[in-house]
Amino acid sequence: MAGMKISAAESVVMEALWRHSPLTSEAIMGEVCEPNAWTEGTVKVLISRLLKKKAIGATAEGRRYLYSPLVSREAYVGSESQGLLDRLFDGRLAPLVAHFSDSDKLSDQDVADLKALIEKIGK
Amino acid sequence: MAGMKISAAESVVMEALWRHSPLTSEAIMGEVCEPNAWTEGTVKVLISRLLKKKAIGATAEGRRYLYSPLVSREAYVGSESQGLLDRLFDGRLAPLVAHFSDSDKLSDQDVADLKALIEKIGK
DNA sequence: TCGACTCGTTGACACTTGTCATCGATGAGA
DNA sequence: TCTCATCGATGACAAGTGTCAACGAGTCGA
Repeated sequence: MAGMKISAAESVVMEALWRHSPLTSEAIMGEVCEPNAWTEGTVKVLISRLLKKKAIGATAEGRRYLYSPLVSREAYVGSESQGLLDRLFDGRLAPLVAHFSDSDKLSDQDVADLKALIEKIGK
Repeated sequence: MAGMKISAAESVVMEALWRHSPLTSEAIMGEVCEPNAWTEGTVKVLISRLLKKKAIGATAEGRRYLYSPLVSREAYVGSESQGLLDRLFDGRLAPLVAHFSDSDKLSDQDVADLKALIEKIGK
């Protein structure tokens, strides 16, 4: 039960709730329908699937519900990132960074950010 | 058609071919069956789905086939990594590294590797 | 009170994925 | 040549996903 996976479409709803919560379903739809060309029906199903997965919770407010994340973005981002690292880079971070540098995907800003970050970590 | 996705199970077969190719289906099975508790039938289907997706190619060798990757590991790793970065870190690398450092997932070795790497990039 | 609207629940459907067994052709040994 | 083993192709099935419409219960204005 620990491995309840949040799918791609579901994660769009999660992002809306991580940005701001709690939200009504109406508010969620306001944030995700247009950008994704989804109808209300689609979002309703995503919400109920997330409820079933215990990724979000609901509290009654009048005759509707207010939804909030039960899974933190930190936890989600952490497991996704760790998963990628484990699958593709032997669990280590440096090879991932090397990959981006090798393929010229790093802007000067990125390099500066990384440099500052490493300095801070190395302390 | 450019977005033909390689699934998790399929990527296990790809990894075998990236390690060494070309390989017969027998050799592929030798590499992936036991570690994943897969039967031959499972691997056969993974191979034919990868063929249909044009992720691998086959050349006849006698009455069997020799399979080779048509998609490079570099390209695969690149799109997977970029996808994660875009979805979760606004496309930037530093926040990802910061995430790992914030959650104490970096070993001394990792930090040293990163330091050396950044130094080299910064030139 | 009655009808209209709203919101969540359900059913539905096509497609992908993971998993495995069976079929049919073909080549090799007896 | 006849039979058997082998290999790839195909069929199958449950679960998950993306997508949407229809239903049913409750509520609010008239």
